[in-house]
Amino acid sequence: MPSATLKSIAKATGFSVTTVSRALAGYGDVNEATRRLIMQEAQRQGYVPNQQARALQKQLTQTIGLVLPNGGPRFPNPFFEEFVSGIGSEATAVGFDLLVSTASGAESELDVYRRLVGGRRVDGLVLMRTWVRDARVAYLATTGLPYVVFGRTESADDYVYIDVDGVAGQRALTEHLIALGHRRIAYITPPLTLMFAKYRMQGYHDAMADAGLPLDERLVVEGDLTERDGKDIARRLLQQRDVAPPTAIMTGNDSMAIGAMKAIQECGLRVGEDVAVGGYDDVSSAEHLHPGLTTVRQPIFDIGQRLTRMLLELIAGRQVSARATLMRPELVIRGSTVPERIPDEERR
Amino acid sequence: MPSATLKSIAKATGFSVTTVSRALAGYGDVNEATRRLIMQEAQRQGYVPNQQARALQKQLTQTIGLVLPNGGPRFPNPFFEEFVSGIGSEATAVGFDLLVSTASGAESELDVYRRLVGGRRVDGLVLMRTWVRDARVAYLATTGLPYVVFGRTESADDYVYIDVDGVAGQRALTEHLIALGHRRIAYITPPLTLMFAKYRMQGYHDAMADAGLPLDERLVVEGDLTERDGKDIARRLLQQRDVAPPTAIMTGNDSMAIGAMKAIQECGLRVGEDVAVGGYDDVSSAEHLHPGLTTVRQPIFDIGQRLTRMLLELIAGRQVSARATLMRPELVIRGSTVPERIPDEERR
DNA sequence: GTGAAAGCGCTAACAC
DNA sequence: GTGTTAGCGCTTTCAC
Repeated sequence: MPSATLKSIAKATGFSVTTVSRALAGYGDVNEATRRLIMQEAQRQGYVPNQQARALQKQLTQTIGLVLPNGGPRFPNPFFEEFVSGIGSEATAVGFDLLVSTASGAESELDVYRRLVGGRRVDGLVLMRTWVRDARVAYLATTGLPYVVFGRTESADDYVYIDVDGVAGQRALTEHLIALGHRRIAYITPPLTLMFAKYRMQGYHDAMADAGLPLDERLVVEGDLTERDGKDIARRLLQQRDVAPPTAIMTGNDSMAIGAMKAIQECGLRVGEDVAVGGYDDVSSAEHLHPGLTTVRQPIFDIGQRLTRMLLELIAGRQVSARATLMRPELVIRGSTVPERIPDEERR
Repeated sequence: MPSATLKSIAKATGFSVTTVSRALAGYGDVNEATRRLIMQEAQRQGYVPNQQARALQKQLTQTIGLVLPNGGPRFPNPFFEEFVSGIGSEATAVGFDLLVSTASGAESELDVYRRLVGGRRVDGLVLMRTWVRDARVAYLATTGLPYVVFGRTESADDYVYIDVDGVAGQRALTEHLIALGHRRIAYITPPLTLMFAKYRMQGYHDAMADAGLPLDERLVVEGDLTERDGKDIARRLLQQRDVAPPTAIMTGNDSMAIGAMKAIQECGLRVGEDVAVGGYDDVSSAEHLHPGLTTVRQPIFDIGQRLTRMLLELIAGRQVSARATLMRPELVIRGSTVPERIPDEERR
């Protein structure tokens, strides 16, 4: 069945393509009877406007883009999923679709951005997981295409972003551990080329300095955000002979924290009692671990929504007043740092 | 900066738009010197083909679509995420992008399909979570647009699908429980309008019948796939006075199983020892629960990939030989059905 | 080898 | 109110 077009409706009703277009678009200068007739015929033929043609003509795609990062360590799944849901829910609410892409094969991630922007595939972009020096931001700044960013960079480009205060988050977690009496606090950090890793490192340093505690560089190790790496590194930290082992281990995300918990248990130690563990993100499984994982919560879904709302404003040509938003993370305390002494208390 | 087009390159090189197009497309009938010149100029201008225009002309969008189901109970997150990753990785490997959409506002889910198909936004679609009678399948069958389906329906339409054998999966889990000596096995089923729920119910029935066990209808309850519902229903099952409580509870997915485990613990009972629990899906947190959750694993990511590969075949106009694929699920046994008697054995 | 012309389906001047 | 014309950027006959 050849699909309905303005032309097919025009032919069926005897009006011109232009009139049909205007009637369907709801312009006021169309005779009411004509409009009804055209509407009816459109309905009858099951007319749906060809989005490709419309996009070409109006230079607007009604689509926002998201490129999944694949450089560096793999993005933790739960994180990504919440973010996409947040973006999608907000975008589709106003009739925008979400185009998800990834670099593949010979194509670099930046190539994907060039393809989406140059190919006019999207009206705007959402960036996630920023690098200290981020080529994507630098590139987009030159294109004029609207974009919003989750995270910050060290560049001076003036873009709209939302970030969660990593300094405050890591600091709160570290202070929590210090208050519990910990002195030797290890930190498995994500690669420091990632902007958020730098901020969190800062928070760690600040808290230690404020408490007058020395920083033992041997307790700071870089991990790749995977559970496996968290486990390997934690084991090494606990088993090294020449250095006093840490009594607490913080990690750059919850996946690594899960790995660390496993390593601790395999060393015959008890999580929370012998060695405390603190994660980051508060993924959904964090509370179901045993013991529950103390971690820093980031409202990912919410951020996705808010960023998208801002992006849609930019696309509409309006100004966004709050160009820079720094959100407070929330420390979530569970058994991995504070053992539940009376587990029966929970039962009710 | 006005962006590069065939026209701008034509003007700069003195050739016609046609020749530029052919040179860039790699046709053989272009003079080698001309081609080099044009390529160079394209490079210099940073030319990227306008995807909208190309799509309009070729009637091909290089995009596949996925509509997130929002009718019925919410889809469990980890599931969705893995599936999207599988599709995305395969699609982008051949230069296709993934368009993700959702129904919103007054628009029904079917409207979204009509919009994507009629508006020529995608070259093909991936359907997930089928209903016993699925309007989407019925609709797509009339459009001629390529599509592939995760799951089956009761319609006679001849579509390409992959499904995981739910009868076998639920049967294996049930038999596992029976072998452990359980006789009163409760089942919290997803709504039976979902096709997979029907199959799994069948597997449960089959296993019970084969073992000569009676089926107590009071132990079969419909849940909405949320953790909350799993918890509420499990509690009711355990606390009912007039009926002997179940010694084992199976649920339609892992989220409900987690809820059931909580209910059991709150009733002062031990999961795995007093009451066994079996889930479905094997989401990432299943193994980190305490005790670990016995469940049925489905290779979601893999299925997403395979479906996408098939869809791309269909889009390319080729036939797909394996139109119907039924995969075997894998029973994953953990502490929620078989308590670890010597927990120290794990430490090494 | 290269170019002119037509058209994908739509919208937007500009006439009448 | 309605129709004519032009054009978004690209590909594709069909001439020469």
